Amino acid sequence: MSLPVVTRFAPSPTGSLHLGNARTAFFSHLWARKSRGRFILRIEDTDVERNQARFRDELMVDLGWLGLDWDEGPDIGGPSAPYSQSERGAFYQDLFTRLQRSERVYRCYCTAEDLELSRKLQRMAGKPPRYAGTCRNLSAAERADREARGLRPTLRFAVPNEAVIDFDDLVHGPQKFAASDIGDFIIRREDGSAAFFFCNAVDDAVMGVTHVLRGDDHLTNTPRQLMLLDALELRRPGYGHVGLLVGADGAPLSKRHGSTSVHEFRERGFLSPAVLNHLFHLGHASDVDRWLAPADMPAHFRPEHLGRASARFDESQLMHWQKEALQRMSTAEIRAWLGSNEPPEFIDLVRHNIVLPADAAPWVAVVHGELPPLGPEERRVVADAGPAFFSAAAEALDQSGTDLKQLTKLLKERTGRKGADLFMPLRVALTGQAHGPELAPLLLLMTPETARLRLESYAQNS
RNA sequence: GCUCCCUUCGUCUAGAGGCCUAGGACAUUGCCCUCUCAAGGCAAGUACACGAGUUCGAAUCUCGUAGGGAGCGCCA
Repeated sequence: MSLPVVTRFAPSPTGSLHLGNARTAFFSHLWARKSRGRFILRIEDTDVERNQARFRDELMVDLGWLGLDWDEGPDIGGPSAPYSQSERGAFYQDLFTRLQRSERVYRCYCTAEDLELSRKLQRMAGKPPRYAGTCRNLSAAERADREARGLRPTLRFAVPNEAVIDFDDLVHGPQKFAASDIGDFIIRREDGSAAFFFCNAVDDAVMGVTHVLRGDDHLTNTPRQLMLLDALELRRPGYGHVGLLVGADGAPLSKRHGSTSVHEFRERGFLSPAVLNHLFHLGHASDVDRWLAPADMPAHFRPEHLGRASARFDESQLMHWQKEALQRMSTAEIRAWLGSNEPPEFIDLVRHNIVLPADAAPWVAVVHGELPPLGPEERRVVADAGPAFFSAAAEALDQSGTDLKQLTKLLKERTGRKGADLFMPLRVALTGQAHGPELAPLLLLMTPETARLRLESYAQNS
């Protein structure tokens, strides 16, 4: 077993937990659990405009539902508290001061409009849109002048010109970037708050995170964070960039792909072990491809087999794990999952015909309720049998009651039909569908009156 | 525009020069079982993006090409 690994999940509470984020959180969690290390939850709520307490709470509920428990976090504290970045301002200020003393940063008085214009111009000239360095070498007098005009500065990191930053990506392997391709970037906003590149990197280092797992989209941002950490003489965590989770068409997962948030899948009745089993195989190759109980997953997690390419989300595979999950549930558990008042016999009967809770409704209707209109296949079966068959069936039912064995015995004698020719019309008339659970127990759950009415509705009009 | 990343069956993936006439899982199709569906069993089809090169030998190494994606934000 490897050395203890400290991982984290650092979401910003600006929306509900996305399946892709849930997956990175899951991988991080697995890695920590595999090595008997720690998993940290840190809330990155530095963007006051977009953050909502509601999302923060939802996030924790969703994580909890998935079974991703954290050892340190905003709700339970820990050695590196606080775990919400909105509460870490004083700590960041100290580090800003340190950087200012070492002259690795400078104040930038450019306004957002200035910068946007500059970027536009550069783009038009076919150049990479980078900070022009306007404020990098301001004299004391120039600075005083701008302060006097009431301009509030941001703090920029002065990227060393000739440096080359290399690091070993946990999933991509060796990476090398030229600092000359990177513009000076903002680490403290005009309002004094810490920007992402800064607080994200610094918190990981200072909280003892050893392995940062995140989406591919951060790969080219990593050198910035590394320079920052080096300037501060903070320990560099290992960074691993996993391929993004995308929709069936290969485009980034979005609303038009259907459900994309953990919350939505839960609402539709997906079970968390099913979601976990599916996520376990998306962009990750385990040594097993059969069902795993969540508790057994860490042992089969292979960080060295995390995918570099993006992975497409395919709901049919989730469905498969959902069926597997269902198979492993007790009658009582399924009953609770369905929120059903039906007796256990009913649950046992229909459970194999249900993948999502919505699938139960037709079978409830079969036992007590109205049958929907027949489909094409069902109409054909009824027509093939003919009205005389159903007349005979209704009569036979008077003698047999809801005992299917008796009923079919009598009907066989009277109509000469047997096998599928005998059972199918009965099934269709009684349940409204050509497919479904065993007919005999289903019939037993109906009242004789219901059964008779259903058979008579296809009989010869008398 | 510049920098970086990615590319094996429909999908998720195995594969780190000969074990690959490319394996597994899901999905699909057929057969068996069966009143039907589900489950289970058996079977089938389908993939190394393309082009050069290195090598006795390449899915695996090198270089190009194409396609997709990301970053270059006072968003994270």
